[in-house]
Amino acid sequence: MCSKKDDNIQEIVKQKFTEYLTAMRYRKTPERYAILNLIYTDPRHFDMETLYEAMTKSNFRVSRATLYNTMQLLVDCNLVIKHQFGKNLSVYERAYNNDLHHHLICTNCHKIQEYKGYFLTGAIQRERMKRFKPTHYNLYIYGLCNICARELKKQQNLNKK
Amino acid sequence: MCSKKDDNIQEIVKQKFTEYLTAMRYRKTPERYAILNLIYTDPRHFDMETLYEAMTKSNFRVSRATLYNTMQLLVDCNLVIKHQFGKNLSVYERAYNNDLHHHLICTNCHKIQEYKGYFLTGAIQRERMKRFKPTHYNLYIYGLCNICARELKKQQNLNKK
DNA sequence: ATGTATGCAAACCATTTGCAATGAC
DNA sequence: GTCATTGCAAATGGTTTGCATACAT
Repeated sequence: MCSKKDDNIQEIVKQKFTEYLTAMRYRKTPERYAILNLIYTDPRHFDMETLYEAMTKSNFRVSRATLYNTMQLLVDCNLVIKHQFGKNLSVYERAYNNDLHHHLICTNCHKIQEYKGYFLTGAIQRERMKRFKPTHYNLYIYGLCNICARELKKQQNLNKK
Repeated sequence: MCSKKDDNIQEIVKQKFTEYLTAMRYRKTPERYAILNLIYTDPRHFDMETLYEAMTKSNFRVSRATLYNTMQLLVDCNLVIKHQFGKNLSVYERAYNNDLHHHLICTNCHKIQEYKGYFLTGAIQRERMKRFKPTHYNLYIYGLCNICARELKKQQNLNKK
């Protein structure tokens, strides 16, 4: 499942993490690298529970406390993006070498789709802000997915009768 | 503090809320209108605790359960936007007639600034998605505010020595 | 050796839920 | 009168914290 290119990414992010830990004088523990490694093996969005179970199944079990601690570090050094799409549940995804995409969130069924709008991406990246050094951004577009839009239209028609 | 224009907005959102409640066959309780009214009196971002205290101080005390219930309705009918900037605390703001703005979030001190990028706003609104009917969107730009950027640069220079 | 990081379990706290009482329809 | 909505208090559940132990430096 891991191509040569993916292996390279594993190495690159490991190195970036090392640089960060060194710069901040944090310790380079095997737990931290094991977590980073697992995250960059699976490309999907994930939440804490999923990650915790995946770590447990792998040969490297870590406590929830360590997971939260490490995720904070990874977010701080821009290797992981943390989303909160409502529901008080954090959803994470890789930040490095992740194809740029936005998120379409259905306000009715709460399903999340990824959306690649290259024109939009360019526009955002070209934007220059005073007094702020942007590193990354999240664009959440709320609305109705085609299924819910159809469903609600049907309902409204019934109400009119 | 409320200009004539603001009074108009109060009326308009009240009417929009009424339409929604009617369409959904929900009841038009005084609690719900009192909450909407307070939200459209104060233009700032706010969280539940702030709103709860503000309601308590006003002549209309409501329970937390009712607040949460009503906020959900207001979000559903696009009169209120719910943000989650991390920290497991929802932050709300008016949606109707609110000047379009994005949010700059400092990943170091977590301070939030508003940012108006008209070019960007236009680009997002012109975007057309297949199989999705967008109603509104949030653009969160993460990075370093000028204060933190300076601070961290100073720190890095010290580490190099 | 020193003190940071881990694991565990308890604490925290925003939000949700269950249920009796209220009041919109 | 009926049943959705409210208020209250207890429950929920993701996240954080305190502390003893382990281990990176």
